[in-house]
Amino acid sequence: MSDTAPAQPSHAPRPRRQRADAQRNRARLLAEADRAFREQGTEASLEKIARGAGVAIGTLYAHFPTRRALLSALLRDRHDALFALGDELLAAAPPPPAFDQLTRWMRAVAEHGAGYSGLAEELLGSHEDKGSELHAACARLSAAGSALTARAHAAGAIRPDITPDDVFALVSAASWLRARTRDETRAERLLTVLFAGLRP
Amino acid sequence: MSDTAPAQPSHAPRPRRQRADAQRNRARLLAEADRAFREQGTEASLEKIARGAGVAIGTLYAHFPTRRALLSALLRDRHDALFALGDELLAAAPPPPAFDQLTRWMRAVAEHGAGYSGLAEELLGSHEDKGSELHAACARLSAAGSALTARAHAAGAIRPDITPDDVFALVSAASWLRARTRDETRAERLLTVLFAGLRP
DNA sequence: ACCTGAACACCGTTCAAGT
DNA sequence: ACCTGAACACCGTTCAAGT
Repeated sequence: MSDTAPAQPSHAPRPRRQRADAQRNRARLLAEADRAFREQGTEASLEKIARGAGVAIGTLYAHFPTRRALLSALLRDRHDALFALGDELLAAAPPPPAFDQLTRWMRAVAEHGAGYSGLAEELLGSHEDKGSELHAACARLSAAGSALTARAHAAGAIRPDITPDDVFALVSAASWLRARTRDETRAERLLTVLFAGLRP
Repeated sequence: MSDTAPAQPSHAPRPRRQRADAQRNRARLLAEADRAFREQGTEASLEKIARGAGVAIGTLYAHFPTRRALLSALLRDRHDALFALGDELLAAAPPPPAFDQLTRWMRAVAEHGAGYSGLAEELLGSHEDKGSELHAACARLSAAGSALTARAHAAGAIRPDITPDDVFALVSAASWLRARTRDETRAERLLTVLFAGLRP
């Protein structure tokens, strides 16, 4: 996972000043939610998260009106890192082979989507649902994927019938599978197989 | 989906005689569960299923002590059909090309696993968990897949590093994706891509 | 400006009482 | 032999009352 500084975070920036206690509560909620989501997936109990963060359930809802809003806040930095990686890949000169570029991108997004069980589902769903808090992030991930897919097509590196949405769907499936494969060697092999099928 | 008669159902047969009302309740519960699982996935509310079947919640639990037991009963016939397909493919003479045979099997299992959202997860999990009510079925599906994988290896039709567990995992991922792809043409293309990656 | 926690609706699961 | 539904524990979500 790249730790390059996000090129241009480009989200609506969050309100600048909060009371100190509010800021602390928010941070605690995020930390506890990350723990819970990693251990139990994105459907983890919100009440337990609030309890674990030492606040009342109403405080959780005050900060994050929906489960997706909480998830979205949690993913913000990681999405920024992915956007930066996308920019980097697209700007690279001389460009590496188009197939490698595309699969490097797909691999990075797949690893991201495997971070919490349930996340792959959320990303694939939010990609199609314009109303989702995660839609903007998915659209931007998808845009980078589209550009890399177009390059791969131009180089004749992938099957001509593959669409950018296919690529997004495959990455989601890869995320789902990656999240459920404990053996790292096997996970690696499975991703390779998944992506190899894109070849003409 | 093949409608060949199951070769040898081989499950422990369910108790022969039930009171007429019990038999009717069981059938109603299964029908209602199928409806609910198809519409809301395998996590659908059991209380609603009982209500929809016109029985009290205790009756549902009396017939099916766990959610998995209910799911397992629901899948029994479809699993028998798949076992029969496996036997058929393995017995075919002259055998069709090993790769086609394997992917025909994978496709059939993937379609099956896409029947309910949440089922792919259940199958992959039960494959590893010997205590699951679904383990026996998964093991038998996996055995057929193993035999077809071995044939494909013997013919040099797939990458040498692929294991039977890899095949099961890929089928699960295919199921997951298939269940979330409404466009049939696209679903077809995605399965083709997923399976094409097995080639050497 | 933010936090608390009671209140409501809903569900999973068990089990004593019925027929 | 089977069914019922109350009982308990738990969770999501809202909102009036507090500081």
